[in-house]
Amino acid sequence: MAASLGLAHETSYAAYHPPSAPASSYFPPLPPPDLLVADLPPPAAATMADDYFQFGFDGQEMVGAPAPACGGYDCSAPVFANSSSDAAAAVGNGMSLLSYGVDGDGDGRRPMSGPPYGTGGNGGGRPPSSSRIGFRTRSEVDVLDDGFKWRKYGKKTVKSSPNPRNYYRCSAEGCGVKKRVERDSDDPRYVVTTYDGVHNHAALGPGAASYLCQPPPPRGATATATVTPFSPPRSASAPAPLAAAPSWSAACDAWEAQLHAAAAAAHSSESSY
DNA sequence: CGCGTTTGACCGGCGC
DNA sequence: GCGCCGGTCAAACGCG
Repeated sequence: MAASLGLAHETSYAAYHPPSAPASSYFPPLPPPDLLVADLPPPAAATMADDYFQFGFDGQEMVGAPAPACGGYDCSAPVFANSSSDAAAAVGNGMSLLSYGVDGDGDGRRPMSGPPYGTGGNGGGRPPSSSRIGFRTRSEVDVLDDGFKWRKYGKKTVKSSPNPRNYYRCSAEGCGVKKRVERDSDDPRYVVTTYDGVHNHAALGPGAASYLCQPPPPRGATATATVTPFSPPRSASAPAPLAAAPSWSAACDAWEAQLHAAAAAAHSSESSY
């Protein structure tokens, strides 16, 4: 796909270099690290907060926040957590998070930029009946090589954005996963990708590495490989200060267990596929 | 010729 | 009930 041509894109995965983990059926895999941009322009301070976005995923929170060490741009793998405190723990263990939010009621509403779900809170719509995850990537190309083969089946200009929205379906036989890709209406440098469904097969192409939980690289390695813990907003009752969070590997295990459980639950609820 | 993309039409849900 | 809107369909088209 286009991204594999080596054009610049700064995804949230920049900090994690996956060795050889199995492909996730839930997330797109990491783009090869050599495609990642090393020289990020310094962000305007004001854009830090603006870069927050909110996406949901069937009752769980998807968390992420700009990693300051990545220039304030998306520099972390999407991370799931059941609560903001889990998110904080993840952050405390070196996972840079992009934002956190939830669309548990599936109404598609979100406070920040990005597309609504389905036919969406703004214009109606239904609660997502399948797992759905969205994330934003700073990229010059619209379609990232995520290791799966997609067939485009529609393109639509939506009212909420001046940029057209493209619709793709997984080409694998019997796989009903869809994704929507559009440029962020607030910042066209960003591509908003929303995956809908769970792949029932392995990823294919060269991009099919996994970005399941990976340890943060040594600090100070390179500009893009340095992860600085980021503190998401926490409520007063939020427990566990970051410093008290469990070790990274423990958090990683828990995270992956959570991920797999969620994927299994989502998959079983989709047995009608 | 096969496969993928394009694009206008159509459909269904939601708000008014 | 009607109109708006997002999502999908499917025929036409382009490319290798």
